[in-house]
Amino acid sequence: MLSPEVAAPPLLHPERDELELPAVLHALSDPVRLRILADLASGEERSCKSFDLPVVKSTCTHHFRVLREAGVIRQRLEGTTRLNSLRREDLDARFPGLVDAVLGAPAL
Amino acid sequence: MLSPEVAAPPLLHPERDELELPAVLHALSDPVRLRILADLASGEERSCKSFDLPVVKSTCTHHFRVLREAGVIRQRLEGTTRLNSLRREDLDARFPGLVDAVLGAPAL
DNA sequence: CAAAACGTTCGATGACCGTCGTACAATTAG
DNA sequence: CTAATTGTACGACGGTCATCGAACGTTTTG
Repeated sequence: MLSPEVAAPPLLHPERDELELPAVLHALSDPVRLRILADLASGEERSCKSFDLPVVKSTCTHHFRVLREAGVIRQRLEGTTRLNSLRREDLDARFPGLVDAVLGAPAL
Repeated sequence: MLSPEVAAPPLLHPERDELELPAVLHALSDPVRLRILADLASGEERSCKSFDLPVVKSTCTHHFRVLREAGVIRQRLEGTTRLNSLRREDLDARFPGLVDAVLGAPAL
C-alpha cells in the first residue's frame, strides 16, 4: 500500500568485526541453541524444520533469531524455508578456538 | 541455638565432572564477570575487594557467586576476606580450550 | 484456485537476572 | 572495647528471557 521501495530488510547479520563475546556466549548458554550449533557443525545448510527440537515453532524462531543476531549462524531465504548455516569462519577469525571448544564439550 | 554440628556449609563448589557447559557459558556471558575472569587468569588468588568493578558490593557478591556456582572460580575464606581463584585445571580438563579461547578474545 | 507447508509476528505468562540500598555478621586494627 | 574492614543476606526494582498459542504471510503443491 505504501513505500514499496523500502520493502524488507528482514535478516540482520552483524559483521564479523562486530561480533561481541558476551552476546555469543549468551547465545550459546541455552541447551536448545547448543543443540542447533552441534547440528550445524558439519557445515551443512539446514532448514529450521530439519532440527528435532523439543519446543514449538515460534520458540524455534526465537532461538534461531538469537543465534543469528549474535552472529553465530547465517540465515538465508530459500522459497518458504530458512536455510541456516554456522558462521564458522567468522567465529574462528574473531574468537579462535571457541567453537571447537564448545563443540568438544561433553554431553552435548 | 540448635545443631551446632551442622554449622555452616557456606561455599558451594560443583565437582569437576559436574560442570555444565550452559551454566559456564552463562556465567561468562556478562561483561563484569568476564573482567573477573581476565583478572584471575594470572593464577593469583585475589580478594573480591582488589577488583575494581563498576558495581556496588552486593552486586559483586552476586557475580562472584554466579561464577562459583558455575564452577568457574573457587572461593576460600581467609579471615574477613574471600580469596578467589580460577579453577583453570578443572575447566581445562572438562572443556579443553574454552578458557583460552575466551581469554584470547578481542576487547576483553 | 484451494490446501498444505514453513516460518514469522504478536501477546501473554512466569521465571530469572543485574542492579541497588540497607542491614547484618565476622574478623582485624586501634 | 570500639571502630574499621570485608563481605553476605534480604528485599525491591525494572528488564530480559524462554515458552506457548493463535493468527497471519508466503511459497509450493494439489
